[in-house]
Amino acid sequence: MTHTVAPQVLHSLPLFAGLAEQDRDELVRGGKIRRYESGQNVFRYGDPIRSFYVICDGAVQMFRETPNGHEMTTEVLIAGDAIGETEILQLSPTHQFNALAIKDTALIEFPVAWLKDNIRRNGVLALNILGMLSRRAHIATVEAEHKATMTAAQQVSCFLERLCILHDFDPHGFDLPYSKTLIASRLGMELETFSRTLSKIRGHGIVIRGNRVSFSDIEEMEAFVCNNCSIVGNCSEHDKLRQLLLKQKPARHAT
Amino acid sequence: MTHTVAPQVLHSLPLFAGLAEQDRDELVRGGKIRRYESGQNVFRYGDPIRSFYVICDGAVQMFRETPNGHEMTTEVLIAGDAIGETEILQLSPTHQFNALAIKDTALIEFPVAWLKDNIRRNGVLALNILGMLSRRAHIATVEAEHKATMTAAQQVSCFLERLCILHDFDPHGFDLPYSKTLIASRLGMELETFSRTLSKIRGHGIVIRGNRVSFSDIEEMEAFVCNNCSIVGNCSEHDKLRQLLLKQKPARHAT
DNA sequence: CGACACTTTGAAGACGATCAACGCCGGTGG
DNA sequence: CCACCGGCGTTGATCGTCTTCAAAGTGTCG
Repeated sequence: MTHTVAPQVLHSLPLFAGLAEQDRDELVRGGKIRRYESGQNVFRYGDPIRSFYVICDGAVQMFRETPNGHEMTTEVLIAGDAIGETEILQLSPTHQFNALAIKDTALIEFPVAWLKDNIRRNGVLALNILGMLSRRAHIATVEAEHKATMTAAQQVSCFLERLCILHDFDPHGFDLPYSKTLIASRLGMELETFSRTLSKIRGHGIVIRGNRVSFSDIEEMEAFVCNNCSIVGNCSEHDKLRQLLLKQKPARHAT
Repeated sequence: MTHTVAPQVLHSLPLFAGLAEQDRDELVRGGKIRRYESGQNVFRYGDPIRSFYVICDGAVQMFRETPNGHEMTTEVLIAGDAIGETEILQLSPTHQFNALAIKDTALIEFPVAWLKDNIRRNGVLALNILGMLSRRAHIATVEAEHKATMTAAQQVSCFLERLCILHDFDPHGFDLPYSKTLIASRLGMELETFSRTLSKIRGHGIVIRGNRVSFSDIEEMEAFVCNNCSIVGNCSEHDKLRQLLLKQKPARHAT
């Protein structure tokens, strides 16, 4: 296992978008590459907040545990995502989440104080972080709303759609990138509910067998998911999905 | 109705915290004071995004409507809060929410492009916005979690607690600042559920009659609310509430 | 007084959580 | 090579909670 990460990976991080080459390189020099094996903790609930991280490769589960032993996943982060954006500028001196690598993962780590300094100095960096944060806030809001207005089946469909787009999978057929247990936890529902739901959405343009997902009828799916989603035209997910469907070669329906 | 806002109000806005006096004054000069009567829209879903606002006085409801006529309130903003932080840095050229003044309200309005310029130039301003945004993201995450793990009664209790602290009310007794209909919508539950819930939490240290709320037994309440909240020690709300209870004169129990 | 908005209460139904049992698979050890 | 185990997922039955529909109560303001 090497301790380097390909430069082009670093250079394409959203955090550094639009930065002059030399600024970017200087920032990169301020960070340290860290590697975690699947199952290792990046940090735990209650640990002091020292660093800000960006994922170069892999996936990290952010979660909390309730006193009654329940585990709630707030986020599954992948390459390009930042860890701790929401924490570094808050009062709390300790982490409010557990961060657990669920695949072999490479991060780049920056000291919090160093980062704040650079935000103050570098307006482009500030706007990049602002953009990432505002995107996260927006998503969180929409999901809270979905949880209040949608049935489990609609939430699952909506999630699968976004999953497909986010990971740039082929909508004709892709494998779930995480365990169903994790996805259920991410969606704030019980594994049993999730499992049952998968059969229910079959009649709405989504086919799931084992870990294999494929979207068979976007019209149907859209009608089903969006019928009480408030973000009317905006559910841009559907448009993107449509584009993906067209882009991919018609796929030789691997029956 | 005057079109000015007291300078000390402007100067104490979180947005301008920590800024040099002259920087702050220059920023204030870049904004325009706007006044809205209760019931007026600041903007509507689908309107083009042109401005960023900070509330100087009053209250603004942010909400969306689902195709089936359901109204979902994502936020009720008060003095010091910003409107549109989550939108100005996103791709969408149009507002994703309705913003409605629910009291007579004064805002200060800044053009988006102007604001971005200033963020780029002024590191302290950038950090202020970053802080506000990260706070919002954090709250959104926690609330999503609450919606998944708490009963309606716990959510209502938790909400009333935060309401009291946020508005700096006397925990021994205060009036709800908005209609129950609005609060229910804000909590993502039906008015009927909310109404019924109010009687249920009576046995847990919270007394409600009409619009009057008072916290009678913090220990009991804390035990009830937090028993499956994952933010174990952190529910700093309880500590703050305790402090408020001590600070206020023992209150002549206005029976 | 009457109109209207807001809230409460009741009864029925839908949905998800919970508890329990079972099937499936990969790994370990005899 | 087979037996056993543990992690993971499915399925079934039951229960509690929230929503929904319906009706009645409360308050304010003309």
